[in-house]
Order: sequence, then structure tokens, then C-alpha cells
Amino acid sequence: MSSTDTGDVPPHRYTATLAGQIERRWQRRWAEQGTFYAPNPVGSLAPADGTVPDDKFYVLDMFPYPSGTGLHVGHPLGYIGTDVFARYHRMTGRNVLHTMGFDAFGLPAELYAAQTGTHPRTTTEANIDRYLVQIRRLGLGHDERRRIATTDVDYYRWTQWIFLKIYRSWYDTEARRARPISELEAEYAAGIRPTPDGRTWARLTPDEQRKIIDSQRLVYLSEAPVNWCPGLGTVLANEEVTAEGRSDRGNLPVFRRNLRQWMMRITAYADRLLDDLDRLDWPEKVKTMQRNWIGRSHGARIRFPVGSSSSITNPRVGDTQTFGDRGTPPDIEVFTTRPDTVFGATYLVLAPEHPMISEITAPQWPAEVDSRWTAGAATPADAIAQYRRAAAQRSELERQESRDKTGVFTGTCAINPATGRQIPIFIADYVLMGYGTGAIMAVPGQDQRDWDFAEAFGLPIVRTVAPPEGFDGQAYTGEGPAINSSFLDGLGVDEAKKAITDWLEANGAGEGTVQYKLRDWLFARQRYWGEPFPIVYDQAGRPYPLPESMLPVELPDVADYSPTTFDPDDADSEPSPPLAKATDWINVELDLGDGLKTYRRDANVMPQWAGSCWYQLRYLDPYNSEAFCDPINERYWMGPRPVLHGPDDPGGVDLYVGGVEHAVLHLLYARFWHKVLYDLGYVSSEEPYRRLYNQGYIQAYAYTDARGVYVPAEEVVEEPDGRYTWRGQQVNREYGKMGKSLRNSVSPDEMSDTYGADTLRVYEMSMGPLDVSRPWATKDVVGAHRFLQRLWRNLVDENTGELRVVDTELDPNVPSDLETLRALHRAIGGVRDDYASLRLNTAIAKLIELNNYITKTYGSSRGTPRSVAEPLVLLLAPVAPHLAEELWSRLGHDRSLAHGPIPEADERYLIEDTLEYPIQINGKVRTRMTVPTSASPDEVRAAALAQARSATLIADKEPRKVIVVPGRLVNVVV
RNA sequence: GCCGGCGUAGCCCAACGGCAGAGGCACGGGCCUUAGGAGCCCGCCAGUGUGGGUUCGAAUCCCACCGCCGGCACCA
Repeated sequence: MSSTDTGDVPPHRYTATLAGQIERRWQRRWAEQGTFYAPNPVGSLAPADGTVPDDKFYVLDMFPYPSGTGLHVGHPLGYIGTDVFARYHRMTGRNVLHTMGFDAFGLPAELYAAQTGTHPRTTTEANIDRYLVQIRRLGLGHDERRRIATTDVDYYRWTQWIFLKIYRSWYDTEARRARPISELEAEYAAGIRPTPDGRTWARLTPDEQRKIIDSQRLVYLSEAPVNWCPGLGTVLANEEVTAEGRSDRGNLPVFRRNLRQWMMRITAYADRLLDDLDRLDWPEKVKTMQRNWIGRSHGARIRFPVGSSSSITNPRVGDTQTFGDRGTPPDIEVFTTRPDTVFGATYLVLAPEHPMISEITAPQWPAEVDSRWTAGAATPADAIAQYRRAAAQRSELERQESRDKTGVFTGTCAINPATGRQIPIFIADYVLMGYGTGAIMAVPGQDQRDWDFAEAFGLPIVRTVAPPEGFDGQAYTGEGPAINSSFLDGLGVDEAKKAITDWLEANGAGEGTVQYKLRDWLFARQRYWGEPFPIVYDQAGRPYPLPESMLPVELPDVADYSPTTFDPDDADSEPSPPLAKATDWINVELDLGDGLKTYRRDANVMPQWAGSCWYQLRYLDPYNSEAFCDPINERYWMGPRPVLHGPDDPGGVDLYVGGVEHAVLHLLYARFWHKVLYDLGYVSSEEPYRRLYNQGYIQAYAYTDARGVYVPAEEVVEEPDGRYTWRGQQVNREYGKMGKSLRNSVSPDEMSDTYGADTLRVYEMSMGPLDVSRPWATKDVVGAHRFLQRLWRNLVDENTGELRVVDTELDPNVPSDLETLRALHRAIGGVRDDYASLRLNTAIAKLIELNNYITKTYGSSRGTPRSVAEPLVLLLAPVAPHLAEELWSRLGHDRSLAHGPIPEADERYLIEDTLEYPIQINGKVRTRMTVPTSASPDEVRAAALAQARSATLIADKEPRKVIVVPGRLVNVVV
């Protein structure tokens, strides 16, 4: 019993209690009748006669993590939006697939397990149940048969299966697609593809063959530097590390460490992931974020031969401190996007971690070395060691706070291949090892960072692009003719780039290249609650993929769920995953084709992103035990539809709704997996998500007292002077997220208790456009409730419960009936348009408008005409489905309205007989007139002038100009 | 610092370059009521962040600035 029901209300009023009864009744009926079951073309979800409508629609919400804390009203915003959209399309007769499962692996359940000893599965399943209770109460039309969780053994079996497919593939750069590794082996064996050293395949030892193959797999073991987070006890992907160099979960320090880890070769797909963005109907913002993350830049690699050490101010060729005693001087390779400026490269800079530093460091400082270059050290080696130590101690944050350029001279020079001049080599932390080659040619004339460094270290600055007249800046990065650049002089930037690249290639000094910021995906985590790797190692530590017949590899029970975590600042600690402690599971006897042998299982688990890379495919065929998804079902729901979406249509789900926070991580990984599956022929779509829509967030005010402690937001009052107080004390208002800890959380359950789920749905959808964030206002919810209550009252007598509907037909020849028909058909057209283009807020406004018209016109009469009541109920159904079903049923229909009908607007009633034109004089509305709709522009013009004259707005002479906008207005210019 | 988005009534939001208002909240008045109300009816409120420009006409298009939000940030 809720507060709306206190007092003397009519027995059949639409109150929260009645809404609750109606909602429970219809939710039960939908479940019993399988109302939202969407048939598949084939398999266990196919109808008996095997026919499905060709017109299908696949609506998808981003995979939720079943949090233990319960939902607040912000969570279901997108779910309600997709449900309204899905219900609208279902009513138009489409086969609509809409369901929701759970991305249920992850840290919270594991941390809880570590604290309490409760198995993560127990926690996870309890959380899923709780989540389902909450979302089912909202009346979301999900196909319940298709619910899955990534933690289901039957699901992660297929996650492991896909992993193995990726593992057993390589990227053929010629064909620009992934191919099975067996084809690579066959090409080597047949001699079509030469081996690296030219020997025939058969002459190589098995280990040599294996090394060549393994180095080309899309999944590989790498010794490269990884992001090690001691506080979490695990390594992290680049995408999971913030710009400040901390973990995005927990904000703990992350260190670069060389560790042997599984990587996925997402970089092989960099070009396609980038180029195919153009084929997607996604928000530009998200596309831009992915483009930036992939970070493709065209440029050149240029090799600078290391020459003698020397003072740049006093070069002495043949100096004794050369490489003569240490063998051939190596080349330093740099990456640049501006090879055209190479004549202005006056020094080189290596990242402090660059592997060649020790090799090239000179034993002594050259004579007359600039004191700014040595950092006061006795030798270059000392200076470098000192600099590296300092650099390692500075946090990423500190490095970013001060952009002052620091660095030290290596004592060695290189030769600019373009000018032939010697230029000094520095190390400096403004050059990053992780990008390009970890070395740059510094061109202060055209790069501000290099300019700053050159000024700090007294290095020469040579402009090689002429700045425009009057340019008073420092480095000039714009367009202009080349200068001081020998044969490039006079060329524009693009021409010069091309010319110098040709020259570099001809002279063996470099070549044009493409560079990406995207790194391969670190795919292993040293955690418990994730998918185990279907990989074992032999005694020699060589990895073997398990055959598909040995899947799934199930997670073992362990005594202790947590990885060994460390002092968050202990950079030298080593990962120790929890599965390594499950010795019975880790050590296994298997026959992998050459007899029973002992192997060790891989103790890592997959990152949480793995499960969400392909869930949209499993929804399509959740019970299939032969394949992750039948290709026929995939083609039906997700295949390209060029007739509908154009010749470049990559396919994918028809609408994918979620927050913008997954712009890079999940959306990039899922696209990558999908493309691999496409290349290998398992799916017909080239992209998983054809259209993406970012919903906004529901935000909320939070209040803190003088101590900074949050106080319950619902108890805060606004004073007449604009201050906010809580129990008499002034509090400070802040605006942001809704959350339990901020004490401003409102749950969907309490809203359903107070008003009903339909009211909550209508309110959330009417607050504003779906993609805009907006503040929650509990006090506004009543408006949505009043609307439903009025609508109910227009159809049902509140005192008797009898239907208040009359069956007399509306007569277009009766003016009042005609007015009703016009109001109705205007609403039908407008509401349908709005639903179809996801303008749910204006759709609701138009429904309210129609309902207000009905209230005014029929509120005190015998009843509402059926021919108005029925379309109103049908149009309401997507947003307030329970109420609409109840009314539809009371109107005498025994079938659910979930599959239609949907009212059609009749053109006849969208045209008026007469139109009112505003008449503007010089752009300002001065008067109005009414003319027949059929009036020609000339007649409208004449009528307007007559009207303006009679109102003495204009004189008798002809105005300068008269603009007639048919159907809109007339503007008279005098 | 760079890039993007957004500024309309006290609040949330509408408005193909064409009458600034569809809808809701709040507020005021009235009705119903012993009373209260989240019931019913009626009403009030801005000229669109600021300054320019284009146009017969600008919330809408262009430029600059201000404010808020988001993304990126030594990526060579």
C-alpha cells in the first residue's frame, strides 16, 4: 500500500496499487504466453513451420555487469529506451529480437570471495537473480529464452573455442585477412612461401618450424614490457591504464615490466578497424575516439648513421673517440611524420629506455662540451645513469605537470643523411619508447617540443618551411614552401614529403611507413574469476592449444581466490595467479596426439572483455551445442542488408544502445573478434554493431555538510534565498553521478512502489532526448503519473470500473467530430514518426496533447469514442505497455497488442480547409489572416496586402518586396 | 593547450531558416473536500549565454568571446 492510495479515492482510480496489480498480471501473462519470443530461422528456437518474417529488427543493450548493489533509476534509462523502440517495431509486424544477459566475470565477485570465502559463482548468481527481479519489474519485453551469462560453462566453452580459432590463425597481409594457421604451414611445406633463412621447410627442426609459426599467430606469447599493477596483482591492457599511468579500476600505480604474457594481435587489424568506421552509423564522437586510439600516422623511417662523438660547436672529424674500437657504428632509426623537414633536423633524441643507448654512449665528453648537456656528470655514462634513475622515479603525473624539457647528451653524434652534417644524440623523456621507434629526429623549426628543447640546450634552429608573412611564433607547423632544404626548396609540404621519401628510399636511408598508436592487446590476467585458457605446456614450457573436444576447460575450485597482491608501489614484485595454487588442476595428463604425457595448464584467465566480444552472437542461438551460432541464424539477424542500408553495409545489430564509456575498450575488442570470425567464415557480417547510440546519463544532486560528509539528498530543502539546508544546517550542493555512497540514489523499485512501473517508464522517456544527460527530479515523476491517470479516466469510470467508451462512429461532416479526427490523426502521424526516430520525449508530449484534447472534449460526456480510444491505447503501448494491454483487453480484445496492430494516419485528416497566416511587416508579425488552404501564392499575397492596408500597416503604394511562404507566412518588406 | 558537444521561462525540455512553446514540474487562483491531497479547471512567466555577420526573415547558418560537460594531451 503506498501513499497515493490514502484517503478517499474512487475505487477504480489508476493508483500505484492498481498499476501494480495490472503490471504483475501482464508480466505474468507475457511470460506464460512467450509474447516476446522471437523465432529463429533454424535450430531449437525455430517455429514448427520454419518460416520467419523477412522484416527483422535486432535491438541490443550493452551487456550489464550484475552489480551486487542493485539498480538506481539511471541504470534502466537505456533499457527502457530500447524496449520502447523494440515494442514499437514489434507492433509494426517486425520480428524483433531483444534480450539481455550478463557480463558476469569480473573483479567485484572475486574480491568479495577473497574477503568472505563465498564462491564467486554463488555471489554472481545471486546478483543476477536480484538484477533480474529489478529489470523484470519494469516490463521489459525481453526474450527470456535467450538470457545468457558469460560465466555459464556452456557460454565460456565457446569463448574458449573462439580463442582457439584466433590462436590457430595468422594474418595474411597480402589478402588483408586472417587465415587458418594450417594454410600457412601448408604454404611453407609446399615451398610457396619462403622460410626466413631460405632453407626448405622440411630441413627445419620441429622447434624451428614451431618458432616461425608461433611468431605469426594472432595470439602469441610475448616478453614485451607490460603494465604490471602490484596492488591488483595482475597485468593490465593499455586500454585499462589511465593517462596518469594508473589502473582504471582502483587507481593504483602501474609499472612497465618485462613479463611473458599472452597477447592478441589486434594491430594486424588496425587499418580495417580504422577504415571500416566510415561504414558504421555511430556517433562521430565515438568514431573519433577510436580513430585517436588507433592513431594511424603516415610518415617515414629514417636511418641516421652514428658517427663520431664531437662537439657540435667545434666538429673535429677523425676525433679519437670513435666507434673504431667497438665495431661498426649502428644506425639510429627514427620515425617522423614530417620527413620533408629532415634538412632542419639538428639533433636526435632517444627515449631513456632505448635499447641502443649503452651501445652508443661515448666513454668521455668531447672537448668544449656545453655544460648544459652534461648535467654536471663526469662522463656520459654517469650522466645517463643519473638521468634514467631520476626519470624512473618521476611519476607519469609529475612528468606531465612540468613540460620543461630535460635530457642529457650521449657524447655521440650521428650524421644527418640529408645534410651530411654531424648532429648530437641526446636522451630525453619527452620521447617515448612506446611510440614509433623510440627515437626522433628533432626539428625545432617545425616542432614546438623540439624548439623548447633546442632553446634549453642551446641547439641550432633551422627553418625548413617558410612561415607566412608576419608569423611571430616559434615552431611553425603549417603549410608553406620548403626552404634551406636543397632539392626540396620551393615544394609544398605534401610534395616535399613525397620527394624526400623517394630520395631516402633511393639512397637506402629510409622508407615511407605507417605508424599506429594502437598496441597489441594484452590478453592475460592473473585473477581467478575469468575464463581459463585452453592451453597447456609441456615439460619444456612449449604451449599447446587443446583440441576442441577437450573444451570446456572449467574453472577449478580453489581454497584462496585472490592473487597474491603486493604493496601497490612494489614495482619489482612478480605476478602469482590464484590458479597456480590449484595444483591438482594445473598438472594434467593428456594425449594430444603423441601419447599420454604430463602437461601444465595455463594459470592465467582471460580479461573481462573477452566474454563481451561475442555475446551478441550467442543471443542469436543460445542453445546451439554444435556451434557458437548457426550461420543461418547469424545471417538472418545480423547479415548485411545492402538494399536497406546501402552497398557498403557491413551488417551487425540494428541498434546498439549504451553509454559512451565503452567507446574504446569493449567496442574495439568486439569489432576485432568479429572481424576475425568474419575472415574465418563463421559470420556473414563484417561488423558487430551497425548502428550505435549513446544514451545520456541520469545525474543527480548530492549534498555535503560542513565536514564534507554526504547527507540524504531527499531531506535537503532549498531555502527561499537559494541556499540548501539539511536539518537546519547549510549544505553544499554538487552535481554528478547517482550512487549509494553519495546518498542521492533513487531506486526503480521505490518509484514503482509509489507510482507504478509504467509511470517510471513514461517519466524517464519524457525527461528529454535519450542521448542527453539530465538531472533526476523525483518531484516531477507525478506529472507522468497524472497523465496515465487522466488517460485511464478517459476510458474507465473511476467509480464503477465500467468502460467509458461509446461505439458511435465519428462523422467527418460534423465539425466537432472532424476536429477530433484531425487531432487523432495528427497524433498518430507525429507519434509514429517520433518513435521511429527515437524521439521518445516528443512522442510522449504528443500523446499527452491528444489525451488532454480527449479530456476536454469527452471528459464530461457519456464517454470517449472507441475510434479515438483504441488508437490512443495502441500508441501508448510502447511506453506504458502494462496499462495499454489492460485497456486493450478491457476494450474487448483477447489478444495482446504486443504484435500490433499499429494505427495508420489518414492523410485526409492531416489537411486543413483553411490556414491562418501570420503577416509580417519587415520580419515582425503585425497581423493575421485566414485563407482557404487551396489559395494560390498570388491569392495569398493579394489577401495579405489587403489585410495589411486595411490595418493601416502599410501605405497604398506597392511594397518593396512581398515574400509568400506557402502554408507558413507572408512577409511584407516596405 | 588541442578537439568535440551543449547554453531557450524558476527547473526539465519543444520548435524542416518562417508566428519562440508541444509536454511536464514548480508557482498563483478557483472547484471538489470536514480536511489534506499526488483529483479537476483556469492562469502567470522568457525573446533563445554575449557581441558581430549572412538573410525579406536567425534559437536554427557563419565568425569571435564567455560558461558548462566530455575526450585527448610531450604520439614525433
